[in-house]
Amino acid sequence: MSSHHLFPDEPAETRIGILKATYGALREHGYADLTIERIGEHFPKSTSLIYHHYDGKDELLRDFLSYLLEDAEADLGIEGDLGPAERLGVIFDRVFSPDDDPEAAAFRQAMVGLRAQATTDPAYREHFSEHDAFFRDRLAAIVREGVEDGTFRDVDPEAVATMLHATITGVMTQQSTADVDHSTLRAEAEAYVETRLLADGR
Amino acid sequence: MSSHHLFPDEPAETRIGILKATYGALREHGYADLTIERIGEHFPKSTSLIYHHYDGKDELLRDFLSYLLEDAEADLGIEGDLGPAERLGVIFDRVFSPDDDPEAAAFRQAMVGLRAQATTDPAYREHFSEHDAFFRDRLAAIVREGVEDGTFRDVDPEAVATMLHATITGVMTQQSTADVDHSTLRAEAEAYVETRLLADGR
DNA sequence: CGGTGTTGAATAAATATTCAATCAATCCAT
DNA sequence: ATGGATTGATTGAATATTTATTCAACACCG
Repeated sequence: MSSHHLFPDEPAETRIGILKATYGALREHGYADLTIERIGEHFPKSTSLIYHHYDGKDELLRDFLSYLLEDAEADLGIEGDLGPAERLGVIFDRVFSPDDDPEAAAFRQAMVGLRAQATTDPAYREHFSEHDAFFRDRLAAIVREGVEDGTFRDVDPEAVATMLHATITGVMTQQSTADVDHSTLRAEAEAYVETRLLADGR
Repeated sequence: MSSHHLFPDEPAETRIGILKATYGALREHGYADLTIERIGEHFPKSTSLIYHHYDGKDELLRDFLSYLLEDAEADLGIEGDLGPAERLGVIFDRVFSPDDDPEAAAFRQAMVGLRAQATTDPAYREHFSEHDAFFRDRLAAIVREGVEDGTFRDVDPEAVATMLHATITGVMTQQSTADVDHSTLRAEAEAYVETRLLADGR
């Protein structure tokens, strides 16, 4: 029976609210100190309401991970119609964005915290393996395009993409866990592309 | 019970035992699910004994972090008297070591788990900032040597070292949190050194 | 009414920490 | 040397605290 939606407060709306609260609590306390109560503190309604929308903490966290990864993936592949090198540049700009962008900092922190879980939780590892493959494929497609149109050297797109992604992961990790000069990083990433990929540099 | 006339049972010995147990529990459960009881399960003596040697969980974990980072740093800078490129190769070999080396896997996992804490805990961030600086300086020294003796191009050693370190961090992270082909990574790291650093290509 | 969203208080379970008691080795006074 | 006091290590059980989860009751809207 199609029971119809009321407007009191869109059920989906509330679920999103809980996810946002999870994001906020994660940002403030980190994954290891993430508790339902702390999530509740970032949630305008009652803490116990969470259990009306989720079976428990585990399910909520699993949903949050999907939500975050989907969001991250949605932001990919919208670099416009630039050349391969420029498209990599756009991705770098987004990933190596300044520390003072709180949005980006929160995102990085969430990714780092959740990813660490993947060391012991097979479900998390599965999620991140998929996400990494997705990201890597995007990068590989760009590199392949560059190789095909002659902008790039004749490298193995998969290998370069794997490396690029590892580096991106490392930069994000460093940015959210240590004090590092990211402007240096951005410039070096550019230099990597120039020397390793661009054919005209030689 | 071969009780020689040693002191009760080497206090330092016991402390090391607790740290090793922490290592084991961390490997099995990850940082977020690390509890004193689980550490106790990896410790031959009573769980409550931990409180005789440490003020509490926090102090133990802080000590563990120092212990791990010191250990990591001790392993650095022993590449023998090779050329700069080869010394980087040795470091890569150690860092990108195969998944089937359980020692290395455990170490990476501990690092990833503890590092994630640095997103919210200032003391952890401080530790990792120091550690990263240490590692980066080693790398920079190698690169500088290469630049000075003409093996490498005239790059900025600090910038390259920062980038290298970010990449190393990323590779370690990926290896312990997702399924990735590490032989590809190792080869690409070598290619990076060749194209970005080695001068002989010109 | 009947169902869904919402709440605060209650309960259950996990976790950290303390403690009194025991043991074994060392020290010290005879 | 010998034995009793002293000290630190060790234990299991008890307690305190935190955290997850449940539940009965209420509000609202169809």
